[in-house]
Amino acid sequence: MAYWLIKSEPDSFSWQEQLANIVEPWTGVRNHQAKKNLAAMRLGDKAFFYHSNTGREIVGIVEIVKEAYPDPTDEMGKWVCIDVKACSSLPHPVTLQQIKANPALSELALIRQSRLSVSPVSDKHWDILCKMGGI
DNA sequence: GCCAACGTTGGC
DNA sequence: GCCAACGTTGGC
Repeated sequence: MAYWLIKSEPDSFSWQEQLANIVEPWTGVRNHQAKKNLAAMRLGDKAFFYHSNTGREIVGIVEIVKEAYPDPTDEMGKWVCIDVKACSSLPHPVTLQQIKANPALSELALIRQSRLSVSPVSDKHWDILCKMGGI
């Protein structure tokens, strides 16, 4: 099983909305590297749900419940999306500040490539972040 | 509101 | 195919 991190601006789609909707299509990704990551996701993979811009913290965990399919919001049919299901909220959201302050997380794609909205997380990093989040 | 990083576009 | 101009993302 692989781990990922997906970003959303809470102003456009927040963790609270994800919790309320339970299953949500993850659409609107328009970046090739992010698309590659979406396509590599498999059923049962887990992903951190990160609030970018306002918030700047990991707030929850979702599970991939549908693998990559054509993004309905893309008229050209060029981009893909997935479906994610809310799994659990982090008892203690992990802030970007905390992540940056931890040398063990310096290789995290979120830090190295701050603009990438869908990025992989290694098993090791996943464990560290879960502990920091109180899970 | 500013700016760095980075992707995209278009002229050559 | 190169590169300058420009737009967008996201942290601060």
